[in-house]
Amino acid sequence: MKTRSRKKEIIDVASQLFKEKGYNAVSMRDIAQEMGIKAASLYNHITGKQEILSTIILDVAQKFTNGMNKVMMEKSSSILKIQKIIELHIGITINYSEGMATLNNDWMHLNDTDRKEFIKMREEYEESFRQIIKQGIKDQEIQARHPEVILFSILSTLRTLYLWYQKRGKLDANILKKDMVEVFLNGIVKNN
Amino acid sequence: MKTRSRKKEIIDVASQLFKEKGYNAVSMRDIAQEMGIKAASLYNHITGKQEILSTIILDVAQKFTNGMNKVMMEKSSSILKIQKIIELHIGITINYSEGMATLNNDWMHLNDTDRKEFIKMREEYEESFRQIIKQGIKDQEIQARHPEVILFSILSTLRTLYLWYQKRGKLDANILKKDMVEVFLNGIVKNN
DNA sequence: GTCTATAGGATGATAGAC
DNA sequence: GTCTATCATCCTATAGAC
Repeated sequence: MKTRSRKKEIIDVASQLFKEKGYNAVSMRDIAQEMGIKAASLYNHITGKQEILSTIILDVAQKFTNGMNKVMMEKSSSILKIQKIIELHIGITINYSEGMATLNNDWMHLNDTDRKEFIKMREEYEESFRQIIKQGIKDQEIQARHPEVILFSILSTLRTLYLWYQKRGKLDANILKKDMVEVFLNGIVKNN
Repeated sequence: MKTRSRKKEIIDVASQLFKEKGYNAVSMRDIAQEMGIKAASLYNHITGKQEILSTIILDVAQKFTNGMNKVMMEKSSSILKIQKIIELHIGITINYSEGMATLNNDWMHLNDTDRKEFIKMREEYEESFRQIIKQGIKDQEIQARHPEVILFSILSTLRTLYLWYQKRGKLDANILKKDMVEVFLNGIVKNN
């Protein structure tokens, strides 16, 4: 296996610590100690703590943007698109759960420029999702309820999947996807 | 109107700031400044920053425990109990959204004793919810899917309601409850 | 690429005057 | 109950030796 670059190693170690304690509760000394070096040495590979945060969050945000763009270009039903989005979230959560945690909890600590960029990406993502739901209602695939409630219910679950996945981790991703799709599409009530 | 005690005022101001920036990004000086006094003066009313955090989180956690205990004692169907839980979350979110944010994001910064107490309360709360779902499946009110997926889907949405409520705030609580109950109970698909 | 040393500032908290 | 003054500690980041 090729050895990771030192910079990537910093990002990985920091992601793990940020997930556990949050950005502000983790010091450069903590990150360095976990790597077995001194804090000053970190600055040979990165410009500062802010760069670590930006890299973690914007990388994950970009994966969501790319995934959503792909879904939007498909010519499938709204229901199928929503299934693809659920799949997208499960995939990213499995592979980047630390980044997901940091994105959710510490985006407000990004510097001005990166925070604005992040918020823009998030808003566009949500707007795409909203359009899919509205189209589904229009096409009579989705029940005519307040689109915001549908959007929020699904998105809040998907966003915090990382909390759940680490606990019940070994559940197969395909089973998780299947059950979650069914809960959201068909609800939980029997005999309806 | 009766003037709030100085201590309660500190808790309220801190809640708001913790919600916006997180526990570790808010200094005693920030809290004091918001109140128009000096940081040193805070210590006449509280023992320290940790006490503020514990008070905020354990107060909200207690409300959830009390509410869940009430639901558990009812002799109603599982579906009706779940509706009551959704109602409980919406009520607490509306009245204590700052505390909900801090409970969600900063519980890991509680001191050892209070953190253990919080985790215990949370686990008992989740276990009660799990029992309701399992009973519902047994009674054939709820579809026989993995109870953990149902539990997590509903709970993750309810836990982050505060994020949504502040944005779309003016939506009436009763409409929100009605729509959310329908999304979870019957899903979003039309003609199923 | 890592180290030691240190600058420069913020932090939680205390002592004691008023 | 609030203030000023201050302590001891921690923080991010830099300079310069090796």
